[in-house]
Amino acid sequence: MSQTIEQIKSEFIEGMSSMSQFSGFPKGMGASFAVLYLSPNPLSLDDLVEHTGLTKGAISTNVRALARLGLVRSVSRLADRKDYYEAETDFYKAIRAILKERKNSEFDRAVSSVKSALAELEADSGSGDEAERLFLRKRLQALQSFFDAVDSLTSAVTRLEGLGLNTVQSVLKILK
Amino acid sequence: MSQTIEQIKSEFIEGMSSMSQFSGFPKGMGASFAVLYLSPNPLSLDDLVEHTGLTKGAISTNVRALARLGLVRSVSRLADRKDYYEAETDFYKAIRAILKERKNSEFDRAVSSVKSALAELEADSGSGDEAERLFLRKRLQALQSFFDAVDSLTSAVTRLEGLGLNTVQSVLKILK
DNA sequence: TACTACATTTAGTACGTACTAAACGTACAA
DNA sequence: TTGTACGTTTAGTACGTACTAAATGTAGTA
Repeated sequence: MSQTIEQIKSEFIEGMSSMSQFSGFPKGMGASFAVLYLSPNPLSLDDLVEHTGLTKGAISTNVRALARLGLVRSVSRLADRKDYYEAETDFYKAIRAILKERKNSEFDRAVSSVKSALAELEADSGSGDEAERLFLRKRLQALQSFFDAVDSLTSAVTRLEGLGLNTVQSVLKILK
Repeated sequence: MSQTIEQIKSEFIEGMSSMSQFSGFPKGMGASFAVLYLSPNPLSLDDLVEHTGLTKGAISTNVRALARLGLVRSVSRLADRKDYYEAETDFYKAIRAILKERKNSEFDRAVSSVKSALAELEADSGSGDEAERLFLRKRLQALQSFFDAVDSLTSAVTRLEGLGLNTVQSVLKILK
């Protein structure tokens, strides 16, 4: 195997590690995905250990996380006890999965807390400073409508089956 | 000032803190922004210290970070040495600023590393396993076109001056 | 000049978390 | 049954980072 190809590979793996870390995921997750993405055939945990330099335990948890996100699929081979994994190559599919995952996250809880705050504000409309109450209402409503827009966007994306380049391109036309 | 209004405020502050943390920013950044966002008038660092419970040092760095992202503006009052700050209320504007900021980040460096990997791959086309070289090219090209789509999207957004609800809504129509 | 009221920066600390090493569980094989 | 080849879980560690407390600017004021 050529020297430069190995170089290119390991640069890519490092790049995906940084990217993963930057996005809030473990570095090892990015590295594992990168290795799988550059492999023509499914790899075992031991293969990943070899190519990433991480421990089997770390690989195990990272790959499981990737699988939960839909970025990696497990492939079982008959008459082979090992689990093999391959990378998802349809990124739009993967993005949808990640967005879906995040729906139940801390982020969404915060968003819905704004909604409930507004509801409470309307509820006991008698007490407290009336001017401040009005101001708060306005601010919270503005924030909520922003959140709603973001929410509609992401949930629209997750609902899509056939999101692909053509969809993205028509969106780009509007933004142009 | 009513008890329940104070409650609503502090719940909101806590929610924004969690949200901030989840998005990869310090909790204190979210808290500072939340306090400013709920205040009818600009606040000093000492005001923020009082309302968040953090130290002045922490507040200082957090507010500066918020200002760099365009989520907060400093307001100087004549004949007053204190700096005052107010929250940006146009979130679409803020989003654009954040996206712009991220253009020079680790994320983008990783993206461009894919591009250069492809270039290198084409360059020394003589050496190494030909089948693997072809496979790598295909995979890297697929990844790059995905990154390009994302990149066009975000840079289109940052270029927009008048991005608002109407734009978002027409995008939503397509995704529908 | 020295003083005051700020903001910023720095040294140190506490905490979360991704990792390693090793114990454990589990299923197939002899 | 024991042995073996896996994957997973756990206890401990190392590291990054957001914070506190305190020192250090810095610009107005007497």
